[in-house]
Amino acid sequence: MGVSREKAAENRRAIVAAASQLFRERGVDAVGLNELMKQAGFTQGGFYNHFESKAALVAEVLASAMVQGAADLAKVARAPDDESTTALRRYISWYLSQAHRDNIDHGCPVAGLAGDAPRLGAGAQSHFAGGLDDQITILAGLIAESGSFAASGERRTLRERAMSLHCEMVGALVLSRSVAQVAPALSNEILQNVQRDVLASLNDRSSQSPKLHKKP
Amino acid sequence: MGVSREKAAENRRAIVAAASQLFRERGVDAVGLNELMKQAGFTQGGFYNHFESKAALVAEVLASAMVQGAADLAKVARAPDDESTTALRRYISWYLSQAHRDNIDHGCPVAGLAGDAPRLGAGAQSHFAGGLDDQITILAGLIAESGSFAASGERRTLRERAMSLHCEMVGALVLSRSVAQVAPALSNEILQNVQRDVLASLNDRSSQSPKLHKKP
DNA sequence: TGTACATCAGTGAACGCGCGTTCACTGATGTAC
DNA sequence: TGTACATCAGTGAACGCGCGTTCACTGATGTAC
Repeated sequence: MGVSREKAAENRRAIVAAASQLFRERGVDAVGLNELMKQAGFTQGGFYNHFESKAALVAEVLASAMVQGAADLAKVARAPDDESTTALRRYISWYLSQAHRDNIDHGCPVAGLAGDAPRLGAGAQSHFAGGLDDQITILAGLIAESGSFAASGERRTLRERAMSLHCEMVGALVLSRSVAQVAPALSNEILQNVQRDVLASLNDRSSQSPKLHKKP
Repeated sequence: MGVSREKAAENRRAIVAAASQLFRERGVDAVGLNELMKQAGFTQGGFYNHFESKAALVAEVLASAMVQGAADLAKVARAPDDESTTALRRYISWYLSQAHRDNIDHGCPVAGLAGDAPRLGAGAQSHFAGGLDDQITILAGLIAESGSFAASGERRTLRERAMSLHCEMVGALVLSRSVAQVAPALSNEILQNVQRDVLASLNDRSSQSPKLHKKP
């Protein structure tokens, strides 16, 4: 059709964005290029003007999604703690919410793509692993800033605590999603119980203050 | 070929068993009936003598796998606690081991099929949800028997503790598997850190005894 | 600045392939007498 | 107990379909002069 280079680059980004959502919603294998290109607003033949193969797209989508996920988490970290809560608590509350569970296509890419990750190509899986490591590191930073880590009797390293916390949250979200359609009560119970349990275990400034969760 | 009814029933079980392993290894969608029947030792046409459709097989495999998973867990529970450890500790140590991570086709079906569960049909997903609930219940029993629950200051219900523990273990196993091929160090680190963290948090009889993990 | 041409993102039909499913056929099993 | 026939698990070819990928073609963009 004849399209400027700027517009072509924008179209390429649209394909990656569409794939990023569809892959999380329906699984990498289950999304065909025809459907993907239609979702992005194009016909299927144009795909190979932008990507060498579907595998190349998958690798790029994984890289893009993990960067986005880390950026979302870093944004929460940048917003400073206030009197009534901490960035860590805000992140946990969002992560283990029904809104996040039901919004998989824009949610945490680690949880949204973990099921597909073992079967991805080496390039794509490497991006996944790198993003997972980044998330753990950022989460460790949030724990440190929350004041939770200095608690007496704490023997674990920051990274060890961040890993455990991350596994518990990812597990809860994945399991909550795995039964959401046929057992919504169990799905909600998992989210709510684990959120309560995780928040109660923090032992941070908020939990030591009687003003917990109250705005002045 | 002409086959006795007994042999036919055995063959049907072989198909379910092959599917149960292949679905966990490679994902439900990625396993074709031709390959599946070949793995079970038959040609593809015979599939429809046993099952109405692939969806019907998937539902039966889910039912069978979840029953098997609950039975495996119940077997650990029946072996009585001894002086040096508890059934709960034994289960956690096995669950978060490299052997379990690398043996997905005979491992915990909740962890092995969680990634596919959101996209399964209603029948199959219902079996998954039922099995998940059963596992939580059995795990709550293990926690109760371990003596961990009576710890002072415990405010959570047994079920709430079992849910959190289950989510943390499933999350660790799923994430460990998701990076195993490209980042084995990170994969091992997740398993080992979370196992250490979970065991240390138990506060049960073993952790109160100096004889911890020593056989007489 | 204006004209001529090369570039290349986009189109839509076509390719081989493997999928889930159907079918006609085989022949030992199980039943009726 | 022996014979005749119905049953049905298994075979392997075939079906339509959607997949990833390729291709000839279009025409505005970008470049050369």
